[in-house]
Amino acid sequence: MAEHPDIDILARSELFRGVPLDALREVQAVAFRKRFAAGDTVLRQDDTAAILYVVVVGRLRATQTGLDGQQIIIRYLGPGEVAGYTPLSGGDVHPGTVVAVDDSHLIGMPSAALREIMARHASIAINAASLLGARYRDLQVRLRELATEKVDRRIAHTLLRLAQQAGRRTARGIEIVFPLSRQDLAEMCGTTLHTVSRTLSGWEARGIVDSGRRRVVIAKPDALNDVAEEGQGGTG
Amino acid sequence: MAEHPDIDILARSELFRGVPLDALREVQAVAFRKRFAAGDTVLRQDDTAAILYVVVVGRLRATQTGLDGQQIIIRYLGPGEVAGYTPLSGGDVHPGTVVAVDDSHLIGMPSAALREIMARHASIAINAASLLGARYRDLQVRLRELATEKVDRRIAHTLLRLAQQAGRRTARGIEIVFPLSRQDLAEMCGTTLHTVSRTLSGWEARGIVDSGRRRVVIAKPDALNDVAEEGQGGTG
DNA sequence: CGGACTTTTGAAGTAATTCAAGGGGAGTGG
DNA sequence: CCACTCCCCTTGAATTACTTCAAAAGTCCG
Repeated sequence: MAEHPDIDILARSELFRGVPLDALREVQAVAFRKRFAAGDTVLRQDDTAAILYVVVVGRLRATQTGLDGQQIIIRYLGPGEVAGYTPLSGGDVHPGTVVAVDDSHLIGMPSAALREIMARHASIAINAASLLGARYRDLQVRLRELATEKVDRRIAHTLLRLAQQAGRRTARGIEIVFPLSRQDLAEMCGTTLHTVSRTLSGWEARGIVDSGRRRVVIAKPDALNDVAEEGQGGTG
Repeated sequence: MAEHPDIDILARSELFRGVPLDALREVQAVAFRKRFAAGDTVLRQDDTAAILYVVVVGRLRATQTGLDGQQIIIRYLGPGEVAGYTPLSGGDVHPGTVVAVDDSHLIGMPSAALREIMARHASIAINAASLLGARYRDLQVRLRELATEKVDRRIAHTLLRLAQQAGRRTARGIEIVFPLSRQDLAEMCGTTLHTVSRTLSGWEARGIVDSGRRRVVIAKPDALNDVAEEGQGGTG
């Protein structure tokens, strides 16, 4: 009589939280596990969105690339989150690419089957709307920041968001738990790795952050918050 | 036996398209009409999201303002679109402000009632996910443009999008059907009204656009497209 | 210990902002 | 109908934040 262990995991994910058990069983019946190593591509921009994934463990990066090859990072995805949301919103091709930045375990399911189940279980569709709304709101804020703030504030905001989303308290401060290069940060803030490097160097000197090769620790979150809200003022 | 006329309008809106008639009747039963004059505020950032609106006629502008008063335009809304999507995604306060830019008729409905109906009719929730997904994809593209492209290309892309969304074919070219100032365009592109003015002046000289006080006509969409895709090259 | 990748820092260049002033249109009120 | 006023738009000049170009140093992995 024991349920499939994935049922439990799905029940805690953003897409299936609060969804009735019978619906979860239907989902589980069409779902499968898949592993990706750090660096593997999970899904590719402009490909048909045939599969939707739920992250079990690991960390993924969602990017979008323009015609001339310029890239930005849309967001990072962690456990419980959806990778490849397209089928939830009736789209047919992926608007971006998703790559694993750490070894990851995902639960996959065919788009068509999911949509069919969703049509019979409003709670899944409501969760989908909820998750997409949250991402939309998030991008609204980032768009405003990008349009109106100077780089150092944008970098500060970005780090604070990452800390909230994927930060681990340590003796040295809040550590971003996945590898994050200067280039990555630049692609999240709409700047260059050079500017990010210079900015972090400045904060390093003031003891606000403590960063190394693809690692960032926020030593003084409050000071970083000051930068985010008032520009580089308030050195103290 | 004749249905309420709003049923028909709702049935053609992005949120209620394809929704069964009994669900539409439930929606109509809690809905009401409301008019706004150009300049009126429909809903305010940080207010509780008590009402969701569907646009019947007119045009609205959705903006977001930061702590230091800096503002960007998230999007314009026209007939059939949702204003105040927050209740669809389980949020409680509006992430932005919506203002009428032309005299507008809206259909309003209480958030709580809508959510209750949505929980029983998956097709509404699916439409909600679909609409939010579309907006999210749109912002992803704009974020990338803002992060990676120079101003003239961004302005070109913005005008082309507006033309597609709210353009009317005329003898002089494609006219944006609602009042749109240099400042508005600047707030959509992440630049200043000065830069927009200079850029439009340049295009005016090349016969690409024909603009005046809060009016823009795209005389040569193909030429504008060239600017959007290749920078200011390809004068011809 | 070689080699690839990441980071740092300096110097030059520039796109776009900011500062500043003036001009034009539309609507209003006398 | 004309003049006044309020917006909105334009354009020049100065400034600057950031990029681009360039080179070197550090760090991890096999």
